[in-house]
Amino acid sequence: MKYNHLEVEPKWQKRWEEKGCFHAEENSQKEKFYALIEFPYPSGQGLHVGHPRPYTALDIVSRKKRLQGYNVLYPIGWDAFGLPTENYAIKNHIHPEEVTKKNVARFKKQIQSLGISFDWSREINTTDPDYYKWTQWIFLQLFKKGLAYKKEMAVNWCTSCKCVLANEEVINGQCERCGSEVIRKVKSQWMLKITEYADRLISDLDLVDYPPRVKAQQKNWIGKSTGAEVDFKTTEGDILTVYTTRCDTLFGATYMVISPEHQCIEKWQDKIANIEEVRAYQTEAAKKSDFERTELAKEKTGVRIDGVMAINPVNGKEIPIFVSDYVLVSYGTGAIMAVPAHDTRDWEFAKKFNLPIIEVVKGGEDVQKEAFTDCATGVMVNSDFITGLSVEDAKVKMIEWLTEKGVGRAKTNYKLRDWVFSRQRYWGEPIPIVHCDKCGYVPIPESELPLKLPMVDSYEPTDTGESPLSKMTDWVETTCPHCGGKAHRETDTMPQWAGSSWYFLRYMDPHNNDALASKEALNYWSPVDWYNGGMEHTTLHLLYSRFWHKFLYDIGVVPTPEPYAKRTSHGMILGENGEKMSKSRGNVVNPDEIVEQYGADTMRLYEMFIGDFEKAAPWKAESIKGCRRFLERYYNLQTKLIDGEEIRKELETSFHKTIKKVGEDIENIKFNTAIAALMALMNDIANVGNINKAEYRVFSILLNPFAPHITEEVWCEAKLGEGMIVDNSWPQYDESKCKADEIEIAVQVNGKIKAKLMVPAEAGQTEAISLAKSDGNVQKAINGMNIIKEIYVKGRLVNIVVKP
RNA sequence: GCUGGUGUGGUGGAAUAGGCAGACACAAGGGACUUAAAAUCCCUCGGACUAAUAAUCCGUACCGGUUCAAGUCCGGUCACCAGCACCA
Repeated sequence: MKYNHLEVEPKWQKRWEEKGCFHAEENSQKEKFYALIEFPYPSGQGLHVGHPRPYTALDIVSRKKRLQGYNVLYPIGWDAFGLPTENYAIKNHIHPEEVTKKNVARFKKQIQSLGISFDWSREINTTDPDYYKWTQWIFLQLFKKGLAYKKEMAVNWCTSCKCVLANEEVINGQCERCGSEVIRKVKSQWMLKITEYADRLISDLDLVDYPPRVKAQQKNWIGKSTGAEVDFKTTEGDILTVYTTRCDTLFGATYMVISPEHQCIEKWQDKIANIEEVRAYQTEAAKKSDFERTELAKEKTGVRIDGVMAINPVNGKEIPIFVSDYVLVSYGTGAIMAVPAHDTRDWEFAKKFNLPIIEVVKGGEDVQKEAFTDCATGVMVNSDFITGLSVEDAKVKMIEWLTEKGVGRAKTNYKLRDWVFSRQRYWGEPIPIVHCDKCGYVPIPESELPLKLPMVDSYEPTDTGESPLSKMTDWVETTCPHCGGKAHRETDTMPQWAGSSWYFLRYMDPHNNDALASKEALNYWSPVDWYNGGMEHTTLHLLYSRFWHKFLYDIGVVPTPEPYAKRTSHGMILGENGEKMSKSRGNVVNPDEIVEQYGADTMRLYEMFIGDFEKAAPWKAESIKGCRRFLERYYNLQTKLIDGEEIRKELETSFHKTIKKVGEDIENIKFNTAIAALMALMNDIANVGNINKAEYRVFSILLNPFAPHITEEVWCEAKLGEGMIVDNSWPQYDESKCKADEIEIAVQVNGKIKAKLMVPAEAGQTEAISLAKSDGNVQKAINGMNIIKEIYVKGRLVNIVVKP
């Protein structure tokens, strides 16, 4: 029998869609299950074999959950705004909307050829005005709550994209997308106050089931630290405030450092004796990008400010102030107190500038030779009223003292910055705000949403850095919704992250015109039960969408504080050479070819069998055959089909064991071993020589989530049961039948294997050991020795410990 | 440097919670079928010593430890991957 996937697969895909087999039910009494994959960006290159890995994985989960009686929502859509499309449009003089339409059509066709059980009736597209209406609506709510604000600030400017980038999008001083140099530029930007949610974004990680590495990365990114602010008086009579996590070391502060951008330099310019030198240093620092500053900072540089000194509040000592670029203006207060004895960076700097190093924490080596930074074991010395305390106690005491004297306070800081939300590009959601000279920034009325992206002739970014929209005077000039006077529209658009920050909510009720989703739908479907995505999105997308969701929770729109109950991450599929697949490396594999040659089922099976789902794995064209062979053996079982409505005794254990294993492995994202178990069961069946209807039925259902087309075909051809497999239910296993009556155990003497023998599965210690001792090899090994100990692990082994 | 992770045959990878290392595949070799090839089926397949699928020894990056028993636990070292990187 020949299996023709080219004919069979499209047939079933069509039938499923016609019958709406995978459409999530509305108003269902069933228990819900919401599975979510990161919706793709429809790029011009089409799908590569990496895309289907997560889709297939959650497809397996979804299909199994449906068979188990759940009302499953497994949707897909398109995250279609974004720069590559816009750049392509510019280059080829086609409207981005056209480009998007074309790319979506291609992606859709490719994905549908894989037989993923997406609910296509809920397909969404972030560039659809009916969709971005609600993206804009959320922005307006943020604005109304004061969480969206405009700020003049130095931004990351990509010289090639001519566009502002979020800190998160700058990799080693280069644009994440195009790799061009990123420089600093001062611009007025829309910002979102994600920092207001920093604490909850950390603490609510306790509510969700994410892999530890994902949680760790999120915490790391937010970078919470607790410490204190300390006010230093200066000889100018003003105050220089620093942030420190080590206020216990205040007695060891021998100098201060401010960042080159610190405002005090302007304030003190008339008093600074060496102002030229300081200015020159500032200029040097400004020339460097952030990347260079950190990169070149192997050797510390700086300039001492002559003419102004700071006064240490704990002992009244005058200490010098330096300007150095190892202090960042954007973190803490942009100024630090330097304690060279107990901070590595301060120590390096002190050595270079020959500054005093005073030990205030005892427990390390000579602080003149190396900084002692351990907080756990140290004891305070040379520190007046905190001498003798542990570091932790000293911190507490010091904060009390500072607070009492009014020269300091406890303070928490975060590395996380507010989210730069403006983009000076065309292909994004317009920001629904107008600026009126009289009223300032005014939101447009919600009734006017969506604010549609106007058609323009040219999407080229302007050299001034304004959005292409700024050239559209008709669109820009408008009236103020507040006073009716002349006003102009915001011409910046939103970043690509906007549409993807809430898309999972829209799937719950994708065609609603009155709300982003109905209350009923939100209450029924929230939260997402299982969200799978790439590690590359753990710090950006995941954090942004959790932030938006928390905001929506606060204003009563969504019912849960966290959007995703469970998150898993898939490993990348690498090229044959073990490198990341990319066009430039020429190692990209197109799934179309695999589907054509071997069929979607084989492709799915191979992608799941390739290795641990959470780890990267190299693609091996040679290995795919094994999966195809397995499916053919399954298909050809039809020629060995016999009657029988019950699983036969000789296959009972194999079947029950496999039902258990496959079910558990799917839940634990161990698809590779689930498939291995099915292959092993196939081998058991081959040994028996034939298969009966009951057995074939169970095998088909177990295999169905992995290889849905061929199993439906066999089900139908061999008349295994009613309707389609998708109308049936997942088989049950009987725990007592998962183990054979007799099992093989190993017999060791002193931990070395001497024999293997069959014993009753339920054998007790005495029985097993006496059986073990009856073995010839074992007898030889223990003969004439004293038995010290006898160990029996049920169903596993016997170990006899002997001594001469 | 910090955080998280990984290291097992020729290859991809298995191994419950400390209990038979190498499941399941791929490749390779041998055989059957065939005029032949492909496909299919059967056998072998970590290494050493072997006539042997007898026995023995070695073997999960490296060194040491705990244990009747270690890929798994503990201490140290090395390598690689990812993220962060002067965050006071």
